[in-house]
Amino acid sequence: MAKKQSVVIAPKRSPRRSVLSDEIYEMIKAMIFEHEIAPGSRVNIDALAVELEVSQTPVREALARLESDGLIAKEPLKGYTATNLLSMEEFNDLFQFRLLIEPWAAEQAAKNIDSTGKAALKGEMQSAKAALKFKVDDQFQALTEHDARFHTLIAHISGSPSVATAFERTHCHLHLFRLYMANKLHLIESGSRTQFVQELFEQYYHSGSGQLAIKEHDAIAKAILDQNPKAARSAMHSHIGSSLKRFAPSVKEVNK
Amino acid sequence: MAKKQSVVIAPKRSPRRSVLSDEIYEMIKAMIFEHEIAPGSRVNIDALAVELEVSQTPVREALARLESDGLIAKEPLKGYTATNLLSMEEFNDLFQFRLLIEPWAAEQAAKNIDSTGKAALKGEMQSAKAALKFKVDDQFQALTEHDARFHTLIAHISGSPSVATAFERTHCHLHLFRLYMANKLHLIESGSRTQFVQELFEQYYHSGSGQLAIKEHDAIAKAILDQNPKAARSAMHSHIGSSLKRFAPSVKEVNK
DNA sequence: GATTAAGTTTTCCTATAGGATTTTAGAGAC
DNA sequence: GTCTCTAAAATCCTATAGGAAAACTTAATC
Repeated sequence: MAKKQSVVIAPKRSPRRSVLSDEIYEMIKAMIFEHEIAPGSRVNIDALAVELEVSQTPVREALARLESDGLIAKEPLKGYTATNLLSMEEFNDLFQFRLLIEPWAAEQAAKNIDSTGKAALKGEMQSAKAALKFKVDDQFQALTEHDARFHTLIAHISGSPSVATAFERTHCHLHLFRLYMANKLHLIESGSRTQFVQELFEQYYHSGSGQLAIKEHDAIAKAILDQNPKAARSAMHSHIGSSLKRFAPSVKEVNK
Repeated sequence: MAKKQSVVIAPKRSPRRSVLSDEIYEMIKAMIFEHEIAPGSRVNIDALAVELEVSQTPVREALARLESDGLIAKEPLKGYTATNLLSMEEFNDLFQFRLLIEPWAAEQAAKNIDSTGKAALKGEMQSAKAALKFKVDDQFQALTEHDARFHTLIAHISGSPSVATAFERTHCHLHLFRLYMANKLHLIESGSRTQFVQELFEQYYHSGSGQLAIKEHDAIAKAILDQNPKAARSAMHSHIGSSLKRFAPSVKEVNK
């Protein structure tokens, strides 16, 4: 994400140093992603600047953007705090939003897709099949990343920038992955929950939930490539529904 | 302008002092709103800091947030630029987005509204009626402000934070008002367009478009207060449709 | 033991200097 | 006259030190 203006002026001057604040933004986002910054914990600007070996200025800019992304919150004169994991209400609300946006996007994508869009969609489905070869943890991560790319791609193919950016700004895949990471960390640290979480992922892996998700993606992709709007809409709708069911146990566990 | 930390901490402690960067954020947004920062023009950090009588730090934070709001763009080593006025495509896309989001929000609002929501909605309709008493320019501004509050309110009453923030982040009323301001400035500065724009607003004023818009709002509010979801949805749908028609000439003129 | 007062820490903001990059201007070659 | 290359200016970005205000902690007094 955040492709920096591919400066094709490669020859001659290649330094093409991207702006530091953008890099810092991505770094901090990754830290939130991976629970290096734990949900709900304070984010100290000074400490962060020292850790990332930059000055405060780019850190401040990055945090300001992350705040308006809703990934961290700012309390005046107190500092920044990483947002908490999704509550059950927020989780349901997020999926309600997706049900409102994404089936429509899929429908429009089926109507408006062009040859470049088709190529991109086919390519993404290839990478999905590759992801299925991984094992448990790696598979989950690879599939989550594919999932994010897949849904974002469709939002863009829909031809509506407003809808695409509205979807991207929800950062729903980031929130979902944080839930997964929370469970994974529980698995490692807390013996008490081991059994449940172990069960959860074993179940996910062996039951072929991954394969199922890809199958659903396949159905969506096929409908879009066939330029069948109605089929695309309903395929997306049911996919989001089953995605909700797949994640709901994690949310329930985390919010216990 | 440039209120220095208002030391007016009159009663004991009113710790509700907001952070300077927040104030600057609002100030810059207002400057964009009112074309004090013209669409497409460069935004110089130094100059802005001097003008607002603060250092660069809060200006940078504000600009970072405004960028992620999509109100200004940042080119890596070139600086910030105020976004252009809506093109015809962007305008249509924005209204397509609204048609996707808002009728749903109105429907949900009718289902979920509670007593505080009802009070707020009634209050907003009161202020709308007051706005109708103003003349031409003032009326337009007052109505635009009411319009923004009205639609945002319904998005919140819908009970879906995701949808509400997604709607707010489009800043659609800000974009629409910028179009209006562009026309107004043309009216003042450029004799060539005077006739058209004069015509446009006279027509708006005398044709009672304002009254019509309020009438539509009234229908929406009534349906929501009656807790009639279907009626609320369709009232909102047709309101957005006619709103599009009201604004389309301005967009066409500006993009000439 | 509760309340007030002082000190400490944290956070936010300012100021300024200097490095990096783009843009603009100008001189020279064809 | 047009083009290319170099030099200077403007602009943006980063770094660092330090000060002001608020929040938090601790201590002293009643």
